[in-house]
Amino acid sequence: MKQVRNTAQRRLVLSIVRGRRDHPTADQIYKQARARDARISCGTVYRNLNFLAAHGDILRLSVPEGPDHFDLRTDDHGHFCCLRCGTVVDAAVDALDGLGVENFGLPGFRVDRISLVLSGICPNCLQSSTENTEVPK
Amino acid sequence: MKQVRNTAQRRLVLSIVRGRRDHPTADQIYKQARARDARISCGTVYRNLNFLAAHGDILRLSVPEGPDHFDLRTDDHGHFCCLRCGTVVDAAVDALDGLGVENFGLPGFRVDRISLVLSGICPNCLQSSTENTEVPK
DNA sequence: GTAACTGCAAACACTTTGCGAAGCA
DNA sequence: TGCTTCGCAAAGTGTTTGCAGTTAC
Repeated sequence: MKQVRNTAQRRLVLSIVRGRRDHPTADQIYKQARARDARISCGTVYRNLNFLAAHGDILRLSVPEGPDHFDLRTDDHGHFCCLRCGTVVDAAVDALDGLGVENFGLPGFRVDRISLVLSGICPNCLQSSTENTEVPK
Repeated sequence: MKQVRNTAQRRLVLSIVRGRRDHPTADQIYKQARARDARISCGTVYRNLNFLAAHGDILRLSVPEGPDHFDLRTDDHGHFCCLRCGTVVDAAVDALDGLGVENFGLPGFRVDRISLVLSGICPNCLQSSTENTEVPK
């Protein structure tokens, strides 16, 4: 069993994710970490984000375009990702309720995670471009 | 209106995706294309995959780890992605039935696409490593 | 004391893009 | 003929990693 160390950098990264209500990217977390500790490196931020996600302390979320986002909520819930500005917000959980593993026609598979990602345009972006109603490429 | 050209390369890429029952990555499609046309380039394959996806002829699918996959099916359905070998398979559609946009508590958002991705271990990988039942990092 | 961790920078995997040439409509 | 597309190669983006030095336990 590998012993785990509680370093200042790891505590900093976790507190940043926990202190936000949105879904920051690694780069946003890195920038915020630098503001508090001018010496912390990008690699360390990624290593700690991966560590925390692997230990179930935070959630790593891939979206169709752009970098991964991180979420302090680790329970099953959906996300919406704006294809124009990249913003990620939570979507109601209850849509996932009753979706058991057995509902997917996958006998013999071990399902560990369920990820529901909606994509489209957020209200902000809809408003700032009323003329364009096309789906962006 | 931009006129569209029906080039040999575009037809080749589309026929490759349509000719497969699995969910190939861009690289797999590129390799297969090279076997039929030794001069086709990687950039052209990507450009055509993007073009075809934007025109609704195929579907581009991002999975939690690794490169995007492409799917000849463009109707709403879920996917399972094996965290060990990367294989992607279809999951039953009916789990998504009745999931209307209004079910997600996102008033004011325009939802264009719904992506449901399950991840875990496929039967093949489960069998080839009975000893290891951990979730891979 | 020692193994886990860090900072740094270089490498990595995947994808996009600028450019001049080629070829479809 | 004109404008879309191609091949090529280089650049871009996001993330991981090797190494030597540091630090928590």
